[in-house]
Amino acid sequence: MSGAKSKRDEIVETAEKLIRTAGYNGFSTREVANSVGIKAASVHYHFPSKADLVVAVTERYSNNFLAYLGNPDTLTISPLSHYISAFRQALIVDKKLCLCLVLSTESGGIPDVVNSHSKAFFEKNILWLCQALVASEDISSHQAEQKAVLITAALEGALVLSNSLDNIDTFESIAKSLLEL
Amino acid sequence: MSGAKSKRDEIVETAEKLIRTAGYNGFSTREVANSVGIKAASVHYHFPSKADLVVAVTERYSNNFLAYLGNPDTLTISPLSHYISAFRQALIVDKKLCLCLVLSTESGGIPDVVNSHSKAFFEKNILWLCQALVASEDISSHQAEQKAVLITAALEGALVLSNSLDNIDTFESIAKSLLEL
DNA sequence: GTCTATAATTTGATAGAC
DNA sequence: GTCTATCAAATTATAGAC
Repeated sequence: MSGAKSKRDEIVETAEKLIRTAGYNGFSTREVANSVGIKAASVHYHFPSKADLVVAVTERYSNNFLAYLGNPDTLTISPLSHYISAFRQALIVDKKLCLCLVLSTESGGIPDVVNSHSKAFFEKNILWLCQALVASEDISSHQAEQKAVLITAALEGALVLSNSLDNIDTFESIAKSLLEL
Repeated sequence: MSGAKSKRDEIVETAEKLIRTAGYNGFSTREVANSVGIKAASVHYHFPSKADLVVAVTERYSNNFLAYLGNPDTLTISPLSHYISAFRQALIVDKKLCLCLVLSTESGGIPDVVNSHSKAFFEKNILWLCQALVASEDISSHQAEQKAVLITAALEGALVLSNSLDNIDTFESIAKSLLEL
């Protein structure tokens, strides 16, 4: 039942780690190949171009992230706590930044098709939080939208600052501020 | 009186634009050279290595940003409004992201010396806002620190979201939220 | 599906003339 | 300070054997 991890999956997983560490133009198909124990040409069998690979990485990342968030209408805990924990996991468990944060900061140097996927990721995130806020608070949809955008920006920024300052407390301080809003 | 713009200055200025568009690994010394009308070898006369060039870019960017902010103790307008306007300028006038935001998201793929400069930029920003808040509000230094970190994260994140969603309203919505805190 | 081999290009960097 | 010339390495990608 396709329980095992295919080579294709390994390629995507490895590429994600590399991109989240050094960016789109900071990794090569050869690095991915070495890391999963095949040759660079074999990576191109699975993904004709580098852009194809990164699109697959982005789709997988986005699907996993949204799956973690779950259904915004049937949450049992505070939406904000849950949303924060998704970002905390990226920073503390993965020890990496958000994939789409990394990709979107070098948008001028990567294929448009990849940028479209980053944009879609942010839209889905904001929509999720918006829905979750409306479902759990007495709040207008306009207020929810404004709040969702603020929180998403603050958490993406929290990853940047916490990573650059090399201090997890920075992230937690921002998370605390958001919970006190 | 060194009023004219030297070739060296042109190189640094051009490199800044390119990095803020495509990242450290998304630009080349040749591109810079073509843009300022010299050959790649001449860029290496001014800056032996690419890292040397980017360090110069970072120092200039940081100095300009801090100079724009001015003295946090003698502000005549609201520190937050002023701080926000510095980020707004990056997004709307320059039509670019923050240099150190871009560099720090690909930190695993660039020289350590560059990462140190990004870190210093964030530290200086937070310190400035912290000082300005303490000088203008009845607030403890611990509260000011927490607020400064939140605001900086939110504004860096606002640049990312506004750029990716291709919508300046996103930035303005976040700015409004911060002013209403 | 993975390999070897290789093409075509780009890149960071250096040597040395002017 | 800028140039020409050049290098070594890396990169994306393809053709074709196994």
